Amino acid sequence: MTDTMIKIAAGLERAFAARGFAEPSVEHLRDAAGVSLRTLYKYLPSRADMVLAALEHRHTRYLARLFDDLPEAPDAALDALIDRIGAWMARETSHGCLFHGAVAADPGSSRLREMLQRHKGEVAHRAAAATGLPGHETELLIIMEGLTQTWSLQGDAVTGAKRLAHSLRRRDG
Amino acid sequence: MTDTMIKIAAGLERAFAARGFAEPSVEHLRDAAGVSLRTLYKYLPSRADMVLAALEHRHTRYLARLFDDLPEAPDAALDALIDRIGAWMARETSHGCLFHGAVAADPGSSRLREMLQRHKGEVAHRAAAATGLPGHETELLIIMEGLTQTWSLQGDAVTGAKRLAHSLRRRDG
DNA sequence: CGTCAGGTAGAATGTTTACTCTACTTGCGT
DNA sequence: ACGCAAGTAGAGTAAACATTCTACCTGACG
Repeated sequence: MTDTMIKIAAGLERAFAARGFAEPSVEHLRDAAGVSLRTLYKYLPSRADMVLAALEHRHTRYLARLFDDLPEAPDAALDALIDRIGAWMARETSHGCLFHGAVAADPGSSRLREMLQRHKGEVAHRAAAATGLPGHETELLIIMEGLTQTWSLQGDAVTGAKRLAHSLRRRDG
Repeated sequence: MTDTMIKIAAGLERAFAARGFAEPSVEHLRDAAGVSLRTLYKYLPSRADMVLAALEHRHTRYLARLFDDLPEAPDAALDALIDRIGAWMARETSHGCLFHGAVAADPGSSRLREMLQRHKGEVAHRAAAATGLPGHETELLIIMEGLTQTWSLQGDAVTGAKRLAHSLRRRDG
């Protein structure tokens, strides 16, 4: 039951991350999910639902990967966070954020937009808490988003992001 | 000749910006371009070419909008640049960067990726030059990208970006 | 006046796609 | 042993879409 759902969501996430949101047909999504067409539609009655499920799965995976077992010391947490984003980009998506990609592919969907808002909101909130920088949510989000978008374009994006992030602690907030 | 081409490219840019890259059919693109199907295909023999042409048009428009008549004083230029990005977001695209969106919609296209690279490279280069911050291309790009992605999510993204940008000038590069 | 480049309108074609339906299988609790 | 919940395999359907083709218009120039 929930087992099958997780398997489906994980497969869909992989498929959309690898080939974008426009290209993969439902038949290809079925192969990626490792399940029959019937079952796929039983859990997710439309292609749009498949996109949502993939993003939901990625959301929890992303949060876990960034925030689980982060160092307690604020400065160390900040560095670790940025390193982890770099590692995530290297392993999972060389090209940009999947949530923004989904919204860009279908800007008309309000469900997608709500999902994006919720995802980024939670990331920003937890980043500010973990690094001891409340009141700097916006700047932190700018740096994280900037790093994500820039990673594949500039080799030294991670060190640039760290420099920016540490400047937040030198009083002027 | 070139006149028609510009009209087509402008229309296509508008269409893709408003409705994303997946949804609009070629018939809809024809309407947006204000030209017959025949003529559209004469100038741009495939839908992929239409995407490329739209991005090319946006590229020149974006550069002009950000960098034309920028103040000469570095600090004023920096503020103006960030304000202009905010204004661009307000007027042109509430949701993210069109180039990243195009790549996300079709990650397999190397032509799109080259276009993205070229676009961002030129933006970063000109930003560093105009603000008197050579050696900070990467950090500037992170801030600009971060602002672009964050603009619709956090109300105070522009002031956050300014704070980050000015921290670049306080020696530590 | 004729012609030719460059345009319009829109029908036709063939493929692709999301989604549905039919028929069959398998493991588990009682 | 039975029945049922949950799955597989894959053919069928109706619409949408990218691309091509036919036929016609228009205005500037020699």
